[in-house]
Amino acid sequence: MTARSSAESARDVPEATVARLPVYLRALATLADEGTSTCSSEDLAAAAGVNSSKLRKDLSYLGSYGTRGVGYDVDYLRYQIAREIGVTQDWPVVIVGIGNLGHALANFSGFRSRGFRVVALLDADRDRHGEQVAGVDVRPFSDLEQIVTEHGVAIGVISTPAQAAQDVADRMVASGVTSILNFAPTVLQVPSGVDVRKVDLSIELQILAYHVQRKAQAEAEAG
Amino acid sequence: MTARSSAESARDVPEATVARLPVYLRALATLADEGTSTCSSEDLAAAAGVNSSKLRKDLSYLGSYGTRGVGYDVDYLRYQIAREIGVTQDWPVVIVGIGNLGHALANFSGFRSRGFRVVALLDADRDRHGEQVAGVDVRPFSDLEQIVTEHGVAIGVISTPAQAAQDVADRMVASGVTSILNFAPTVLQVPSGVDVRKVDLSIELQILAYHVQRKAQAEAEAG
DNA sequence: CGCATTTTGTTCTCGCGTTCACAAACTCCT
DNA sequence: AGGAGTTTGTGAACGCGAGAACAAAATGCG
Ligand SMILES: NC(=O)c1ccc[n+]([C@@H]2O[C@H](COP(=O)([O-])OP(=O)(O)OC[C@H]3O[C@@H](n4cnc5c(N)ncnc54)[C@H](O)[C@@H]3O)[C@@H](O)[C@H]2O)c1
Ligand SMILES: NC(=O)c1ccc[n+]([C@@H]2O[C@H](COP(=O)([O-])OP(=O)(O)OC[C@H]3O[C@@H](n4cnc5c(N)ncnc54)[C@H](O)[C@@H]3O)[C@@H](O)[C@H]2O)c1
Repeated sequence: MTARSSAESARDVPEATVARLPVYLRALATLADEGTSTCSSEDLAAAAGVNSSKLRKDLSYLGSYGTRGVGYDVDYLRYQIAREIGVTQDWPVVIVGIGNLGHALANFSGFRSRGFRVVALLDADRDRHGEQVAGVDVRPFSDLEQIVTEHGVAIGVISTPAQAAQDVADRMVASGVTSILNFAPTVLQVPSGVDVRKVDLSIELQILAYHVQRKAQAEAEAG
Repeated sequence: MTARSSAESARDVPEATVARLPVYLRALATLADEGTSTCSSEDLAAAAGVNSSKLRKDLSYLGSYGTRGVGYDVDYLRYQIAREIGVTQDWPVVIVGIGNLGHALANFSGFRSRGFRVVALLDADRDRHGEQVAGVDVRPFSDLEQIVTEHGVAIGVISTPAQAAQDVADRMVASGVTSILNFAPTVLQVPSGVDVRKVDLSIELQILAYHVQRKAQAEAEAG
């Protein structure tokens, strides 16, 4: 009998499911915008681009929020998923490295609407300091620790060149950041307990290129 | 006895392996830059952030390019992986939607160095036409088909708003594009045979948020 | 009220991917 | 040359996730 006090939602949601919950959330938002108030697992699965069986199993990890013979209430399910993910309130986020990509990220309006709030933009380049991007000042990288503690920032975004990324990550972790989204093409070393997710454009393109090549080869051999 | 003529590299590389090959390629490039000419699976695995056992198995799908008791020749392995992925020559790429993100992508120098070449930047907004980004003209979206056929473009990048993405994808497919990298937060419907990969910042952040919340809850319950 | 219909939640099976463990192969030293 | 030490490539075990299939629950109609 371990410390499992408030068993509102069953813990241990599989990682693959966690990765799909945001997709369901987005699909539900779209349905809601279209004026749909109820949907079946088939409808939602189609909107999310997954198999309906998989969708139902995913949702079953959160609880039993549908009605048999009827389907799911869009708003209710939306809230339940948002609560499970933890985006019923806004998360403060810092972005480090305000170059080409950093500017685009700072200007990205989808942040706010999806549960995140950019509290600071940091860059090592003095020439960038004082500039405003989307209403937020670009400040020195050395302000990191102060900002993180002040706002209770848990999530940091790295959009610096690759050679700076590890150092930025180290300082983020030292300041109290526990989750990092890394756009720099580098493998970050972080202590256990810190989460890193990476987005790498080149990798995505190379994966696509592999499949294009494979299809071309298959055709050549068949032809 | 099917049409398996040139069995240079064993086909049927698992998808999970394909997704890691670009990471190995990048790690090898870093090692080469540092002057390393030979490395063990342990070294390379550390640089790529994976288990050495997994690395060896991944490489074994491509062939037997190492030497027991010695390790891998960095340049040789690099070439073999590049060949398997198909990035020994450059792939022409078009980017559609030259807003905040599109500009950042167009300015991204990593494209060229990793096997890709931006042959066109397209946007529906007349005000953007004629602008040059990283030496490439922004042209009307209607030029898509001509450009795709002219350059033999197989890979397209979508960085338009979500509501335009499906239309852009449809036109890309109609023009002959077979692989799409989608930055718009939408599920694209494409015919079978067309590959879509998506990059969604909000989803990545929400996954991170889930884990932050989970850690916080675990601490609260334990404390 | 009972029955047909719809749709969820769950069980079961299968396949893929990860990891361990070890034999095979190579080098180096004596 | 032979043996000790390394390191690769792979066979086998295991665990997780995907998908099919079905029982349970709700609705609506006669
Ligand atoms: N631009 C893209 O579309 C794109 C795509 C994929 C990946 N990336 C990657 O994202 C990263 C950023 O790309 P970019 O095009 O914006 O580059 P950039 O050179 O335009 O911007 C990098 C910014 O980081 C700042 N910086 C450098 N070192 C720093 C440090 N130690 N601390 C804080 N700030 C620092 C620089 O002053 C600069 O403003 C790169 O690693 C790049 O490979 C970019
Ligand atoms: N900016 C970011 O960091 C970021 C991050 C994640 C996702 N995204 C997504 O990427 C997409 C682009 O974001 P953005 O900030 O660059 O938006 P943006 O509005 O700055 O740019 C969109 C561009 O697409 C063009 N466009 C619109 N409809 C078109 C059509 N039918 N054909 C061709 N071009 C068309 C517009 O003229 C505009 O130039 C959005 O879907 C956004 O949600 C952006």
